[in-house]
Amino acid sequence: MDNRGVAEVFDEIADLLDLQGVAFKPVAYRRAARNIESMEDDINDLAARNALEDVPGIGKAMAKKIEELVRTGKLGYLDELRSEVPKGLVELLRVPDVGPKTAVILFKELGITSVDQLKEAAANHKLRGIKGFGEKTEERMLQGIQALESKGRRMLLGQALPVAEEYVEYLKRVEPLDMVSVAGSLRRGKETVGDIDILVGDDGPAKVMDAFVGYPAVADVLAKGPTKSSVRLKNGLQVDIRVVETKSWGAALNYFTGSKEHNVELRRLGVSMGLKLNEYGLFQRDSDKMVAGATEEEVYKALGLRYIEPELRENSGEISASREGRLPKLVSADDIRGDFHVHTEWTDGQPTIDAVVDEAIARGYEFIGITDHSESLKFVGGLDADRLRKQIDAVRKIQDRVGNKIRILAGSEVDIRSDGSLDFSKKLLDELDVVIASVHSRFKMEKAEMTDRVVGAIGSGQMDIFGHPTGRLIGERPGYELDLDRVFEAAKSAGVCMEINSFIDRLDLGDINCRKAKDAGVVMAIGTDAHRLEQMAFMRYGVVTARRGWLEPRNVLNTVRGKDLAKRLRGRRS
DNA sequence: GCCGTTTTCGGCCCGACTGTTTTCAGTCG
Repeated sequence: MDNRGVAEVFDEIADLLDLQGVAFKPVAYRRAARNIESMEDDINDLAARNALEDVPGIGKAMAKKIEELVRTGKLGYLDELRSEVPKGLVELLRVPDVGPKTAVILFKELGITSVDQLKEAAANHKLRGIKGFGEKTEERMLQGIQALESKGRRMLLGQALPVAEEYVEYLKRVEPLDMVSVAGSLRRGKETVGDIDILVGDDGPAKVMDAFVGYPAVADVLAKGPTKSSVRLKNGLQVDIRVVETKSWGAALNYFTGSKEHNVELRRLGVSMGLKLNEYGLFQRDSDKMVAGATEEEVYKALGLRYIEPELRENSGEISASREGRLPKLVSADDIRGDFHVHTEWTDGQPTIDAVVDEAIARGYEFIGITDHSESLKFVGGLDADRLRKQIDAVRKIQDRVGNKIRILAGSEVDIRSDGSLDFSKKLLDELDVVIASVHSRFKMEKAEMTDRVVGAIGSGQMDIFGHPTGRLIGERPGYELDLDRVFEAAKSAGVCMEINSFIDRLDLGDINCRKAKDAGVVMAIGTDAHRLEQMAFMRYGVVTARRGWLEPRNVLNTVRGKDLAKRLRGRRS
């Protein structure tokens, strides 16, 4: 059983305990689940090393349960709990506005044990007979079930962020606001988000709420108060807004950026210092005197911490790193001098090479990689050796046209064949300025075989960058089976980079694997994989992913000056 | 069930909104 599996078991235990009305234990199990899910170590290794209790939130009792889980794949305690709670009540908790108390009442009063039964009971007005339930409650539950059925999944960062930014622009246009920012998981740059959070800091009369619920894309108003409102957009996305006074801006931005786990740790830290942290500020616990709150920086400082960038706020070691002055100096958009991975009309891209180069110049880049597909990828018109030679010539001509305004890298996204060989001859590959090699076929190979295939390609000395290393598509398909530790080791010794493919449904490597690669001494190369000009803007998602992976400029090849690139690329293959 | 700048026992993060209440419990983030 993997980390995810253990976390799921603990989450179910927490739900079952909640339904039994047990206090505190559910929180403990959920906390442990989050830590297990997000930590880098494999739970099986920890169990084998007897090191489970080193994980925060795991003590003797949980360690024992985990040992049983990894040894047998089952847990007696879970089976016991399941037998004590009517089957189906856990499922009911997934309905918004149905918590443990409500679920138990629904069962006791009406024998409801499934979402379908709840839907039917609410539709037939059976709920209003229960004490404390009324017409509105029936409506809300029906709405909640509908949202559950239609929404289902989270939205990609690259889809939600533009929606959020447009919303913010609208608010600024309609109401003069002192401060406004996107918050929540969107500000942290998580690869998918469940909702959009917007924070407003304003000392004037709170007219912004009317503007907020009056946005044309709003389908439903879920809640509306003077300081807090929620809507659901026509595309199904929920948007929450909070309004605070400007003196509380920093505390509120911190609070609503999360993550929840990060915030809980900060508040615990505050408690230990005799302070109370909430969305209005940091206060002395006894006197209620405000200690900080106007900016995030002063809140962290008053807690004895250095400022922690939003992308790091996952309670995965950033708080202790901050206290000890070990935070990374994260790579930023300003450090990026070019894009390694763009497709053109020569294969399945839309723009001409000229258009890509002009766009790159407009973006202030010092280099741009032209990397179309190779021969094996026939269904997208992959280039054969002849056409690639022609494309190299075309690139050199355009280089003459633009002079020293930008360095154009003639390149290829070349296929890694099943046997680990590359799609072009060594001689041809040596003519290229940059070679990205990727897996596009036979995804279902055994892990060892796939790893041999990739490690073989990396060791060939003919590639610079391993493209979209895991092959996953977010929400669509998991990656192929691959031993990344072995891949990183091979990449380090061969001087090959891992790509951070910035296409919005890839983000591959993802944040956690970026951090692992960095720790393994591997350099990352960000590429947008753009097939249209506007997709070159996906660079921001690659940078955010790098930041979430704790990467510094020196861990990212895109920060190297255009004129120094040749050494870093060709030098690697010599 | 976990944990210790208040602690090996006794706490455990904090506040807004809603609905159906006549003072608040439940849910959510």
